[in-house]
Amino acid sequence: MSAKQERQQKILELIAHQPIARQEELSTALMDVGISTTQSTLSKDIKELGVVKVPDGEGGFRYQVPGAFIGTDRLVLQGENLLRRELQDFVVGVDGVDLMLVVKTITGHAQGVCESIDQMSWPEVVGTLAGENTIFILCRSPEARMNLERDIQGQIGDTGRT
Amino acid sequence: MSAKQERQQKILELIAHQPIARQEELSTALMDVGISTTQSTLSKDIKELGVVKVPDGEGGFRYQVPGAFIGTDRLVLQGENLLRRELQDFVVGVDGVDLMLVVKTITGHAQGVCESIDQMSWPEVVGTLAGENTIFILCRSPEARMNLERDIQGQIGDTGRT
DNA sequence: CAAAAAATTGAATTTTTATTCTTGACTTGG
DNA sequence: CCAAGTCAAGAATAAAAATTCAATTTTTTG
Repeated sequence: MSAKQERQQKILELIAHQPIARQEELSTALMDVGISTTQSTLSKDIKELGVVKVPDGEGGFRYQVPGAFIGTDRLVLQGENLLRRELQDFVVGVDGVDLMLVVKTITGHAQGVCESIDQMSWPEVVGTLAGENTIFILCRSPEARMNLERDIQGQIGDTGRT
Repeated sequence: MSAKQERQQKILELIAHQPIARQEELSTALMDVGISTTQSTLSKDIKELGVVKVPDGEGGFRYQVPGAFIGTDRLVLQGENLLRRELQDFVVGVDGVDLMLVVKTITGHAQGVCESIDQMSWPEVVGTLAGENTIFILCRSPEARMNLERDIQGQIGDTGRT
């Protein structure tokens, strides 16, 4: 993995887990992880990744993970990007035991999110079933379930303790 | 409607229908519609509206209609903002005759979008029914249907001719 | 009504972000 | 192995956006 890729990967992780308002802040945060770079490089990364700066609840701003590709003349989400957006916007929580992963969404969206999960054809997944606001995912193994759970948890933002 | 509200309303319309990359451009576009204002005011409006500047397909940027409110520590969409996002992201087309409005979504999302439409409790709407990718909306009158159709059309971006 | 409080606005300014331009590293094909 | 080409990166700079502050308008309330 190239230095650039690693850095961009880390950028996505960082902004997903903590509010970062300026590129300089991001630079500092990266420094803490042992990645040293400049604002100009970050500006390019941010553009490339599609990361956006959104107005934050009180007063400030924060960078947010991307969610969209621009098509010909209107925004169309698909594949991973669609799923990421759905996870971010509609998923309320994840939990699971043994082979079963349970994803809770806001009402009416379980079907939609589930559809996207199906589309991904993840090897860990044996099958899925969605109601109105709950998705059951049967995984291939407890380990698979844990991995998936962790991944999804990461996408939907911090729920519990740091 | 206050001057501010009118202006902000127009801002949303403008950025929904044409690519606008800078606040100055927006200022110019507003001028064409008879609204005169400054960059500093636009900066405030943009922040207030939650409008974001996203990397555009080739090279540039463009402002995009908002979609989110920031809750305590994670993004939660609700009400109008949720619906707007859904219309933008999931709705593929709108059509209708007489009292019936038909909204097509990407697969699996009709239920979700429909739910949000119901939540709005629009006076024009008598009732709704959603399948996997289609929503039927029974309107109170042909005029009501046309209004609704136009509004939704506006939200999902240009489909046909200019 | 009038006075006080709150909100809105623009000019000027500061802060932040994007871009340009250059350098060096790495690839590739001859 | 060398030249030509591509890519990544930073320094400096240009451009854009956010904020501060003072002035004005609007709203509230006594």
